[in-house]
Amino acid sequence: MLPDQTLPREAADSRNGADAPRASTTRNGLKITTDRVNIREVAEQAKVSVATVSLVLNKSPRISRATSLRVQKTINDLGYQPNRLAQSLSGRYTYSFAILLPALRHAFADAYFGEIISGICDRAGKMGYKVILEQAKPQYIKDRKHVELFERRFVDGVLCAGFNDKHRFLADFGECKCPMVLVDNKVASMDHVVCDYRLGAEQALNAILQLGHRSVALIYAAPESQTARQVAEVYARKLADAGIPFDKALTEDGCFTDIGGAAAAEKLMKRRPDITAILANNDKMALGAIRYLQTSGRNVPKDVSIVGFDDLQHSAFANPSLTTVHLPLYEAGGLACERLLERVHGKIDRISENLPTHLVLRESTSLAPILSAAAESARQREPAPATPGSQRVGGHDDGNRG
Amino acid sequence: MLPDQTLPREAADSRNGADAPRASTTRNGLKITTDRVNIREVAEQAKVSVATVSLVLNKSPRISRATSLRVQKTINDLGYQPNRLAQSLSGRYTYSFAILLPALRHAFADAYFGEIISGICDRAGKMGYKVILEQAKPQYIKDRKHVELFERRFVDGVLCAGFNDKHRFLADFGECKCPMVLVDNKVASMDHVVCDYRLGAEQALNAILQLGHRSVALIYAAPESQTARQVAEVYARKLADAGIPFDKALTEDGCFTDIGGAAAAEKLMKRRPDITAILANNDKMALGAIRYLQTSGRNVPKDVSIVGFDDLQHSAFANPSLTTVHLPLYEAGGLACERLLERVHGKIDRISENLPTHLVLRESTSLAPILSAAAESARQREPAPATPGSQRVGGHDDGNRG
DNA sequence: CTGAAAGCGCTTACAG
DNA sequence: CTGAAAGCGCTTACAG
Repeated sequence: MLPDQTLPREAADSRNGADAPRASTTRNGLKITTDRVNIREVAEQAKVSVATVSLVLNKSPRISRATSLRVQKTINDLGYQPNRLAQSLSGRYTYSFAILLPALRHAFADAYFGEIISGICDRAGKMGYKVILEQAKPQYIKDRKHVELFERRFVDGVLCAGFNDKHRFLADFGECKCPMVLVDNKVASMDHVVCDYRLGAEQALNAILQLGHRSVALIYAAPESQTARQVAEVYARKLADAGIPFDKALTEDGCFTDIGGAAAAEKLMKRRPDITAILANNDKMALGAIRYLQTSGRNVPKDVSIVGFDDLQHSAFANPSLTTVHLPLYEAGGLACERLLERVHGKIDRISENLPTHLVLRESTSLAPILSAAAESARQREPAPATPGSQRVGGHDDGNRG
Repeated sequence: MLPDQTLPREAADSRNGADAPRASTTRNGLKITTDRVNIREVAEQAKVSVATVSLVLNKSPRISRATSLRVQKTINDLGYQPNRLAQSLSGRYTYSFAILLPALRHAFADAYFGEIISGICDRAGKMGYKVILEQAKPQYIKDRKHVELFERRFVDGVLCAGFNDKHRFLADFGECKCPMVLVDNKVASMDHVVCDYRLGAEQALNAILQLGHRSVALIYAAPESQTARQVAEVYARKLADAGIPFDKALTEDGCFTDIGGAAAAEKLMKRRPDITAILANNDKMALGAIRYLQTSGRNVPKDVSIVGFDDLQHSAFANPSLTTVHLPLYEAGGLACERLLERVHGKIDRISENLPTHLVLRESTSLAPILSAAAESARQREPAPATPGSQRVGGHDDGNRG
C-alpha cells in the first residue's frame, strides 16, 4: 500500500518536443507520460468517465466511496494536477483576488500596505486563493484595467487599500456588480473592513490628556479620507470635553509622509512654540515630526510628546521608540479576504466590519513638561532598556465589531 | 466617426439572470448583449471567421489592413475583451509571474522585499504581465505548491527573493525546467540578478577607513547567503590591505533583523569597547545597532560610526540618518522581470546580472573619535538640517553589469 | 451512482 | 489573405 502523501512523480525526460505525439511508457507498473497528465488519462486508467473524475476532484457526494477511492488512487499514482485554466474557463470561479493600491511610488515597499498585503496573502493562501498585485495609475484607470480584471476573468474580487472619496473610479466596481472591498478605508456605502479610528483617537487623546498636556496639536492628512476625518473629529471633541477650545492653528496637513510630517511639525512649532504634544494620523508623519523636533534642538518626549497611528514594525525601533495606536492591519486584510469570498459566493451581500485598536505606550510620550519638572525631584532615574519595552493600553479584544 | 479611444460600453441593466438565454437588443445601431461579448459574436458582426478575429487580436501580419481595421472597429464597438483564461488554455503563455518569498512573518511588510516587489510589479505591468504573491512556508514546499505553480498553469515563471544555499527546494525548478530567477541572491549556478555586494562592501569600507577608523566591526548574517559571504570576504581583505589583521571577535551574526542587530552590537561592544565603526549587512541590523548604542549611552556617530546596506526609505529618516550602501533593489526586480520574460520566450537561456551600488553618506558616520577630537578645535559648528541631506559617493552608473 | 455530450472561449495548423 | 475544424482540459446539465 502506498503512503498517504504520495508525491506527484515528475517525468524528468522530455526527449519529445512539445508538439510530438504523447508518448506513454510503463515504469514501476505505472503509466507515465512525458507530457502533463490530463483528466482523460486519469479516466482511462481508472476505467471511469471523465465526468466521474471531475466529480471526484470536486468532492461531489454523488460519487460512491469505492469509486472515489479508486479514482483518487489513480490521481495520486499519475501525479495528476488539474489545469486550473481549464477549471476556471469551465467553472464559475478564477480562485484569484487582486489587491489594488494607489499610484504611489514604490507603493509595495510601504510598511502600512505591507501589513495589509501580508494579512490578505496569508488568508487567501489558506482559502485556496491566489493574489495578484495591481496599482491604480492614471493610465491604468483610463484604460479601465480595473474593470478588465473582472471582464477578462483575472479575478473573482478586488481588495482596495489606500483610497478615499476622491478616487471616483471605485464606483465602477459597483456599477459592474464586481465584488470589491475597501481595506482600512470607507468610501460612500461601499463594502469595507476598517480599523476603528475613532476608538484609536480616543485612546491616544486619553493618554495625552492624562499626561497633563493642554497644548495638543494634530498632524492630519487627506481630509478626503473618512477615517482621517474621524480622527480630526475625535481630536476636537476630546479637547473640548477637557475644556480646551479647538484651535485651527494647532492642526496641519502632513500628507501621510515622513517629509510631510517633519514639515507640518515645523510649521506647528513655529506658530505655537508652546505645543507639548502632537498626535499624528500615521506613524510615518509621527516619525517625521520626531526627526524635525530633534534636529531643531528639542527633546522628545521631554519637550514634546508624540503619538502616531499604525504601529509599524520599525516604529518600535525608532529613537525614541514611538507611542502609537496599534491598528490591526494584518487582521483587517485577512478578514476582508474572508468576507470577500463569502460575498463572491453570494453568502452575504454587504461587508461592513470595524476592528478595535489599542494604544501602545513607548518612549515618545511623557508627562507634560510642567508636571514633569514637579515630579523630577521626587523621582529616581532608571536606565533605559536596550530593547524598548511596550505597554499595551486600552485593548478592546472582546470584539466590538460593527 | 467615433473617437480613437472608444471606451467599452457596459450593458448596465441585467434584468436577465446569469443563466437566462443570451438576449441581444439593438441600441444606437449597435448590437449589445447583456452577457459578456465573445469572439464568435465579434466574428459574426464583422462578417469574418473566428480565426480572423483571433489573428487580428494577435496582430498577425497575415491579415490585410482593411480586414484588420474593420474587425478592430467591431471590437471597439462591442467593447470586446478576450477572455484570458481561454487565451492561455489554447495558447502557450499564462502572462503571469509569481514572486516567491521566504516564510518570514509578515514578509510583505518588509521594506527590503517591498522595493524588489515594486520593481517587479511596475515592469511586469508594462510587459502585460500579472504578478501573483507566494510564500515558501514549510507545508507549501512539502505540498510542492511551488512546482504546482507551473504544473497547474498559474505562471510562466517565478521570481525568488530572500533565499540562500539552505533552501534546497530551489533546485526543483531546474529539474522541472521551470523558468526561475533569483533576485538579489545567488545560489549555485541558478539564474540571478544581484546587486554587487562586493562593490558595496568596498565603498563602505573605503569610507570607514578614510575616516580614520581602525577598530571596525562587522554585523553579518546568514553565512548560507553568497552575497553575505562576499561582504565578509571584502571586509577581511580591505582591513588586511590597511594593515589590520582579521579578528573574529569583531564579527557577530545579526540575523538580518533589528533585534538581532541590537543584540550583535551589544555583544561586540562588551567584547571590544574600543570599536569605533560597525558595518552591518543590512539597514535593519544597522538601525538596531544604533538603537543599542544610544540606549547604552553612546553617541552615534561621535563614539561609533554605523554603515548599513540597502538604503531603505525610512533609513533616511532615522536619527541619526543612516549612512548606507544603496542597493538598486527596485531596478534589480525590474531587470529580473524583463530577463525572465526573455528566458520564457527562449531568447536567452541564462540570466546573470550584477548591478552596481553606491554609498549614501548621511549622519551615522564621522571621523574616528581620536581624529575628531583633534579636528574639533579647528572647526566651526553648523546646525543640522531638518531634512537630512544625503551625499552620494562612488556611483558607478555607467553600467558595469556582468 | 455513472456516462455521453455539449460547452466554456480561445489558438493554431491545415486548406484553399 | 481567409475560413472550417480540431483541440486546449476542464464542468455541468441531462439521461439512464
